[in-house]
Amino acid sequence: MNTNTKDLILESTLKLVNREGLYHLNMKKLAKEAGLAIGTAYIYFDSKETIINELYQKIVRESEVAVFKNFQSERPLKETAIAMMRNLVTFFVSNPDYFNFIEQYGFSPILLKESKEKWLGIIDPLTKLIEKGKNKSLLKNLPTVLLLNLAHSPIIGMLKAFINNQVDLTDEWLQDQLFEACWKSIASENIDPKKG
Amino acid sequence: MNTNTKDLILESTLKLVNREGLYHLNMKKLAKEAGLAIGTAYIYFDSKETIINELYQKIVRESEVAVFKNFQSERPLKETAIAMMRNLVTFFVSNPDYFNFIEQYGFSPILLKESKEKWLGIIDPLTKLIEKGKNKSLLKNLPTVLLLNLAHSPIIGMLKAFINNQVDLTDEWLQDQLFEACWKSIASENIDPKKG
Amino acid sequence: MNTNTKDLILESTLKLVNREGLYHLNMKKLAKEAGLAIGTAYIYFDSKETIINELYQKIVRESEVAVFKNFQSERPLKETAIAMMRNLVTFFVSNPDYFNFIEQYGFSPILLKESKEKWLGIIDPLTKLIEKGKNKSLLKNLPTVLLLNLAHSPIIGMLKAFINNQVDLTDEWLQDQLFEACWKSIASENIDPKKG
Amino acid sequence: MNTNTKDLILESTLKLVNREGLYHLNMKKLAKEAGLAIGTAYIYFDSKETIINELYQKIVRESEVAVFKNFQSERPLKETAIAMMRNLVTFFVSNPDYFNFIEQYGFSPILLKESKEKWLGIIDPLTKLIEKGKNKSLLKNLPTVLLLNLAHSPIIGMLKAFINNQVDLTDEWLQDQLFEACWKSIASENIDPKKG
DNA sequence: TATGAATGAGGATTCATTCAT
DNA sequence: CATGAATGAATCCTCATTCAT
Repeated sequence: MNTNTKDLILESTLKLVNREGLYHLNMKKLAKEAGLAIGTAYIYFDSKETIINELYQKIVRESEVAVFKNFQSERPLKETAIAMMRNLVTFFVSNPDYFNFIEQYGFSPILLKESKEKWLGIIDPLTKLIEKGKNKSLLKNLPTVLLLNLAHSPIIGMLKAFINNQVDLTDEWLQDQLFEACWKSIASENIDPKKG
Repeated sequence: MNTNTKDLILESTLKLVNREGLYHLNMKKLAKEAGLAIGTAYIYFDSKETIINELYQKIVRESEVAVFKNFQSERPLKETAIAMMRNLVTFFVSNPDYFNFIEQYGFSPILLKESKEKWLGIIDPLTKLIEKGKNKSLLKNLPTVLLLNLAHSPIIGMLKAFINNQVDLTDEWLQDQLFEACWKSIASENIDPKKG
Repeated sequence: MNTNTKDLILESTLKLVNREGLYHLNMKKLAKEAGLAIGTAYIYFDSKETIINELYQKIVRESEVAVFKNFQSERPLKETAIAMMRNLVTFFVSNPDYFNFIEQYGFSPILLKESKEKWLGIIDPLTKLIEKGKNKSLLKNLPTVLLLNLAHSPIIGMLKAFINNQVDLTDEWLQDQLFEACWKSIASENIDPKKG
Repeated sequence: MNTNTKDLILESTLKLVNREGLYHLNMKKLAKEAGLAIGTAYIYFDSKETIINELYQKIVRESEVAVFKNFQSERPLKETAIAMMRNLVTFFVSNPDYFNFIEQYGFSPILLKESKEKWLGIIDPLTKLIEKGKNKSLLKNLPTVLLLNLAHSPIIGMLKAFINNQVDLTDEWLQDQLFEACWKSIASENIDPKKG
């Protein structure tokens, strides 16, 4: 399955972080999980920190690709927004360990100052989309941070509930309700509901 | 300020976790911050873990008291809900270190299995409130988890943005917009907007 | 004998370096030699390197004091020079482990760039003394480095032979011959031999 | 330049030890410097230690050849002695990396007990020469070790100063002064200075 | 109660050496 | 012969906890 040792190490890290938590990750466990000697990890990575950071970057990269899949800016804003939401949920529902890792990484001691805000690569284009929507009066005239949170936080909250086995987010009807609710909470109210 | 040593230790813990992060908390720093010897902490607490857990419980207790302050179940649901939201925001905007601590605690190695979900004491009554509202058709007929997240997650998201200095959540107008939006996203649509 | 743990650690380091060599010094051995736990050394020193450096500085400080004991610049140069030589030899013959440590330290990886030349604190005033002697034509008109080496290197060489048990440098007659020879090799030849 | 891999490895070792120090020599660096794989070194040598020891022996062998070049025991002692000194200096001034290696080797963890005294191959014949000179009253009636050091140590000291860029020992006048001084410090004083 | 020196298990990292290709 | 990925013992250092004073 693994084409090379470097990927094997990253995959073992992901498994271990999901099973025992980032805090409990240590090189001995990692080596055992990967079926390697401790020293082997240091052939491919400079340090434990590097492993975690590379894994994070890999996950963020893949997440971004997934979220912006089939992105077409000329489509109606609602369609675009909901497509992105769906992409996000679909991706993390299929890869719950990615979601969990990102969450844990956000509170790991590695960052602290650099990227206090996770999801950066996703949040940034979203912010631009929202500002464009506000200019066209398609969205409520509220501060961008607020709109961003109204559209985004419930989805993150539902994903957390999903990885904690509190809800079945594979349910497409539930997803649709979620997306629709998120969209409605940011969409301008005088828009013709028939057109959306 | 402190009448007893136990509180002094808990307060010093809170300060340090906010300044340097839960990960970097150690007993030497804690003793120094409190102006005590390391051994003294062990007179009042069994372990470092106990300190953190007791602090967490203290914070949750205070948060709950604050959120349910002036709680009157006989008032209209919207009033009650928004009052709780306001209480929550007011409390954590005044005590950002409490919010930050709870966030960090959620990913600390202490839990992992026990209390995966933070905010427990607050979430539980909220869930009951929501279910009551659904029964009375005051709220949308959606799964409770979804309603909970729609009402709750944007507020948490905004509080995170606040402690990261990305938004001024002391602004009352902004708070009102936030609460109104959260309420609207869960409120039944056929309710007379004049009555709320 | 040891008034405090810090000195105990430094003394144990010295013993171990002399017995097994600086290269083979490790924290486990050091702790065992001192009768302490490994962690204890880190209460008093930041790192293994710090221990070695502090010991070096302590030794150099003591050596300098010993070499310049009873130093009186108004005495004839020969007397001064030979007194210093005697102080040096007396000190290191009584403290052969100090000599050995300094020798090893000079090739340890800790330096490399900083103080390639050991004995700095001793060499510097010596250089000045030599230059003064040259100005007064008491010494041969040769480059200072050469005079320095002629006066100094045989003594170092004899000390090395002594710590390798190749010669008994406690023998005062031998010391006198050494000092006289070193002095003669740098002293101006037209000086009245009766006056020295 | 290299006809065989074994020499290539020894030469690369020498370069690295001079550039970074014996302490920092490791097989990975050595392989890279030689343009070989790590494993290749183990085809030609049993261990890292073997490489260092073989290099040392090679250097000592070459040094001896150089020092005893044109050695003719029937010539006057002074001529012989100064010729050897000159050979020594000429050789190490042309091959400062050899000198540096020998110095570092003397404090490496490889020896410790075996060959505490470096320069063995050179020192031994020198000792015999000195004893012969003493018997013929050409040299001072002093212990051999002392004579050896008087004649030898300043030269070593000057070579050290040379590799530390503190003196230009390629200067032939300086060399002559050095040799003359070393000779004078061991030569019997009643020898007719005109004959040497 | 209060102290803080001492403990030592545990964790990250290095590197000489091996061996399958 | 040549390769270089893999190994794992050895090393430095940290830190929660204890205990004699």
